[in-house]
Formats: sequence, C-alpha cells, structure tokens
Amino acid sequence: MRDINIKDIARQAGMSASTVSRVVNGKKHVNSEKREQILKLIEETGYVPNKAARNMVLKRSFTVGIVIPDTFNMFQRQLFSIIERHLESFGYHTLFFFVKFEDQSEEACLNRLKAEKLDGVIMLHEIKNPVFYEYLSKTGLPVVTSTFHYPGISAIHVNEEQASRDAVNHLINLGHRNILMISGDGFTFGRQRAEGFFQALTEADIPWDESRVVYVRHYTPEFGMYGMRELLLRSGGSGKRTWTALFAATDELAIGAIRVLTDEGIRVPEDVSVVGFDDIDIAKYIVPQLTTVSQPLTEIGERTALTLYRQITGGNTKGDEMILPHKLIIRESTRALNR
Amino acid sequence: MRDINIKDIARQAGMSASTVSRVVNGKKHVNSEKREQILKLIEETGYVPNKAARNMVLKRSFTVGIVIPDTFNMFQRQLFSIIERHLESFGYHTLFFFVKFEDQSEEACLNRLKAEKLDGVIMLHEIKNPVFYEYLSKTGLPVVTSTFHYPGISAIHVNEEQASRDAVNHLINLGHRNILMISGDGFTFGRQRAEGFFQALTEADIPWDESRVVYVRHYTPEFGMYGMRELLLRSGGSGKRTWTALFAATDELAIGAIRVLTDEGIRVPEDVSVVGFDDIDIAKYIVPQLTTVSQPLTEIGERTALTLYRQITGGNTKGDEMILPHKLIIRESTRALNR
DNA sequence: ATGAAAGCGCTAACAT
DNA sequence: ATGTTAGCGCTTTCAT
Repeated sequence: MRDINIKDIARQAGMSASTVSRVVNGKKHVNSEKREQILKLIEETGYVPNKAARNMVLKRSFTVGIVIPDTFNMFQRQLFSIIERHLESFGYHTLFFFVKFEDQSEEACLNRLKAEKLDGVIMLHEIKNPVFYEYLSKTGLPVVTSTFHYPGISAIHVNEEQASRDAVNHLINLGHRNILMISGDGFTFGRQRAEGFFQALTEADIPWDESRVVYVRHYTPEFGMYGMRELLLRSGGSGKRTWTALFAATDELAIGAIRVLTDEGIRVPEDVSVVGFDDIDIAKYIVPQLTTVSQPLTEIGERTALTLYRQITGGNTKGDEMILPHKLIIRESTRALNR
Repeated sequence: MRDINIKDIARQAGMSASTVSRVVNGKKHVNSEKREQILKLIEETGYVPNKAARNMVLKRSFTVGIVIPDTFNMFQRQLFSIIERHLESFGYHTLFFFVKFEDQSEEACLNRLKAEKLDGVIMLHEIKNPVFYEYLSKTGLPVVTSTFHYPGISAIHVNEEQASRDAVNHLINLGHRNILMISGDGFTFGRQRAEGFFQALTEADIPWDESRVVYVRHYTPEFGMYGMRELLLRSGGSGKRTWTALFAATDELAIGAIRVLTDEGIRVPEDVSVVGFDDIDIAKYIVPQLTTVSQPLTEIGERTALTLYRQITGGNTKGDEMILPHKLIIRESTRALNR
C-alpha cells in the first residue's frame, strides 16, 4: 500500500499542496473553513508528512543525536531516558549512536552523524578520536557533553575528584585507613575518581602507593570481580587481609567486588566497608544497601537537554561548563571500623 | 559550514553526479580510474551522502524501528543491544520508539512510525491500541514481536507458562508448598507467568486461591517492595509467616521483595526461598545470587533480527511463531525447606 | 561507460 | 488567502 502524500490530500480537498502544507505546519493566512476541511481529511486518511522530504528541504531533521557506549550502564540508561524525555518536550526526536568497543566504530559513528543533518549532538560517551571533535567544531553543530568535559564544548557534569574525595573521606572518618580502590582505565572519569582517592589519602596523611588501585577494563560487575580478586592477591589473600575498606569507581564495580568478598567469607560491612559511585537504581535495594556517591541524574539530564536546546535556538552557551553538586548517600555498606 | 554534496564532488572530479552516485553505491559500469579518483576525493572531503535525500528517492530508510517501553528494564536493555548489533550487521540502522506510560504515547509512536518510511519494525513492547496492529498489517510492513506474541505477527519468545511452572516446580521439589507470587498486571507475560504459577500448584495438588498472587503496576524493584509488603500484610505480618517461598515475575521484582524481607529480618534463603525471572545481568552478582528463569537473550535477539531481515528481503516468514527454550538457573536464593 | 534529465514529497518565495 | 513555481540532494531511466 502506497502511503498517501500531500498532493493526495490537496487533490481530495480541491486545494493546492501549499495550503495543505500551511495547515500541517500551523501557519497563519489560511481560511479557517478550509483548515477544518483539510484537518478532517488528514484525520480520515491518517496522512503523516514524509519526514525525509521534509528534512531535505528544511536541511534539518529536528533530531538530536545521542552518542552513547554500546555497553551503556544503568546510570547512563537512566540518564538518557531523562534526556530523551526533555528533548521530546522541546520538539526534538532522538537518534542513538551506539559506539562499540572496536576502533572503527567511532569513525562509523561520525559518518552516520554527518549523513543525518542533526540539529545537535549530546555525548554521553567520551570519543577518543580527535577528528570527531574537529568535525563538530568545524561545522559549528551544537554539542554538549554530559558527565564529562572536552575543551571548548559545553559540558554538564559533577566534580569527579571532589566527589571521590568525599567518598573516601567518609571512609576515613569512619576510622578506616587501609583503603583500596577499583577503578577503570577506559575513560577520564576513571582516572579522575582515582585521583580523588589519592588526594583524600594524602590529605589524611595516609601513606599510599599506586598498588592500592586496580584499573580494570570495563565498569561492570564482572570486572569488579576481577578487580577484587586482583586486589586480594596483591594483599596476600583474604586470610592476611589488613585493609578494611574499598572504594569502587562505579556501583556496578562495587556489586562485583561484594560478590567476591561474600564468596571469600568477608562480610560487608562487618569486615569491610564498601562505597560505590553513581547511585544507580538498584543500589538502594541490594543487600547490603550500597553507600555511594549520587550524581544528580535528573538535573544533569535536564540541564544537558536545556543547554543543547539553547545552543540550537541561538542562545550562545557554547563552551560553558556546568558543575552540578554530587551527594554522598550513606547506606548499609559502610560502618565505623571496630577495633 | 555548508556540508558538501554530490554535485560538489562531481564538479571537483570533472564528472557528473550520476557517476559519483554509481561509485558511492558500488555499482558496476564505471571506469576504475575514475572510480579511484572519486573515492579519493570522497576520502579527502569527508563527503557523506545526505540521508534524507537518499531516503526520499529510494522510498525507504534502511532503518528498522524498535518499539520499546520508555521504562525498559535491564532485560530489555540487554536484548535491544543484541538486536541493534545484528541489525547493523545486516546493514540496517535502528530507530527507537520509546512508548511512555501515558495513553496518547502509543498514538504518537504510530505517527512517527508512519513518517519514517521504515523497512521494518521490532516490537519489544506490547502496544495495546489495535489501530497500531491494523496499520502494520494494512501496510504489510515487516514486523516481529520479541518476548510476546500478537496474532498474525511473527514472534520470538519463550513459553512463559511452562517457564513459570518450571520455576514453581523447583520450589515444590524443594519441599515448599506454601508459595506466594508477585506479578504485574501490565502485560500479557505477567498474566502468563501467574497462570503458570497456578498450574504448577494445581498439578502438585496444592490448594490455592487468587490471593496468593499480588499484581503490581510495574516490574521494578520499587514495586517489588510494594508487592512484598502487601503479601506480608495479607498473610498476617511477618511474625505469623507460614509461607516459605516466593516467585517473582521478574528479577527486579525479586530484588525489591528481598529488600523488604531483609528489612523484616526474614532471611533468604534460610527462611524463605525466592525465584526470579529473566536472569538479568546482576542476578548472578547480588547477595544472595538469584535463582531465576533464564530467557535465551542472545538467541532471542539473533532470531528476532534474522526473522525481520528475512521478511524484509522477501523470505516469507510472516506470522511464524518461534518458541525458544528457557532454562532454570539454580543459584543461592532457593534451598530445601528444612522442617 | 557516462551524462542529461526527470522526479521523489515537501516548503517557501513569489505572484496574484 | 491561495496557487504556481522552483529547488532541496539524490537515484535512475534513457540516451549516447
């Protein structure tokens, strides 16, 4: 069945395509009787304007691209739902660009980006290839990065180092001094969170060396298990454990780590306190409820969408960096060191 | 900066747009020297064909729509990643249609669907409005439903009733007879899983009435908590507990339920055994590791993508229903009733 | 093997 | 207020 087009409507109404177009786009200067008639016809026929044709002549798509890792975690999953909702309320559709782990994926993503005539781009994923950013700045395409920062591009994020320091200080205030960390080497935030960890130790005059942190490949429970096992190995096995607290760069890492600890007969929080990061949805349901750093998900999503919208509609916010407040959420997985 | 188009390339190469088009689309009948020259030019300039123009003339978009609930859970999240990957390997892009809880969202979704000139649609969400299905069958648009079935539409899913029966039988075999269930009223699978629950009880000659199942609004941990509290209330509070096992229609429901049980001082699995459904990623990491029914995620994703691809490319598979095998995964959250 | 020309469905400038 | 017309960037006959 051929879809019906604007000319079909025009013909059936006995008017021109222009008039139909005006009605469809809610323009002024059209007789209200004719408007009604056309609207009725549209309703009856189920006519919907062909988007490709529309995009072509308008040279835009009313669509915003969201660049997100293929393996997006629950934090990102929640974030993009919020962003998608806000964008929709601004009248934009959302097109996802899943970046896979493979190298050429970034390039493929860029090519699709070019072909789409997007109105703007939101990046929830830290692309490595500088060509990507060059293209964005060269074309002047509105962009905002969410949860990380790239020079010259508007960004919405928390202060990662400070947030980590707060998490670690919570542990220190609880009396812990021998603290380990699992982080990842994939993205900037992994290094920033580790940096905050070291800063907190330094400020508390706790001696440390690099071996206190293990860097894993992905921020998933599975890699949390790997990281925890490695840390256990480094510290001479669970029998000779002298450390009493663990900071994980993401909640999912923490969940994996807790799994290993539990299997080893090490109780959380009785034997070891654990802090995560992100405050993903399930953090408050699992046993033990996870103490974690909460990023203001809703606000990040809102501000990201709004900042992009402002850029698209001309308010020049390009390059602004917005740091939103994080919050330490103390739950059951941490407690005072009993000694 | 204006994006460059096919004419720019043609002019720079001193050839016609037709030739460039042939090269871009890998057609025969073009001098290999000229082909090289054009390819080089494309490389240098970073030219990418305008998708809207291409879609318009071709009357298709090489894009598949995926209809998915706005609040998609982790199971769906994993599923759609797999589907997206496969579709991409077939040369199709993916466009997401998030259906929100509000009523008019389904209609809005249908309108967008119409405007997009999609090559096919995959539904991971059970749309209620019959107009939706009418449109699909009227246009002959390839469609596959995944994880549920609608008459006349190709479907890939497990046998929900049987899977539930298996889960409940596992509890029964462990000696449990007083078993409760949390399900949802939102979608068909919620009713099917409850149906399987009742069937298993009947088969084991365990008397039951409807009050053994509580139906909650969403399949989330939060609603798992509500459901568990309601069940506790119905059975006279945690003090007078006589039931010993719980079947939750999704793992997320189970996680919320376990949270409430833990808060009430009821231990899992020592006091109460819990079975979930879906085998979401974290099910094997949480404490206790969740016994659950695993849907063959990878295979469902593969078959869904493949079935749609076959429909698009003419192999007539329309209306086929494919039932894939589920598997009971026994972990730590269930154990034999000790009495 | 290549180019000229038509046309996809739509919007907007222009004319009336 | 409404219709006519041109043109968006591309593919595809149809000539040559």
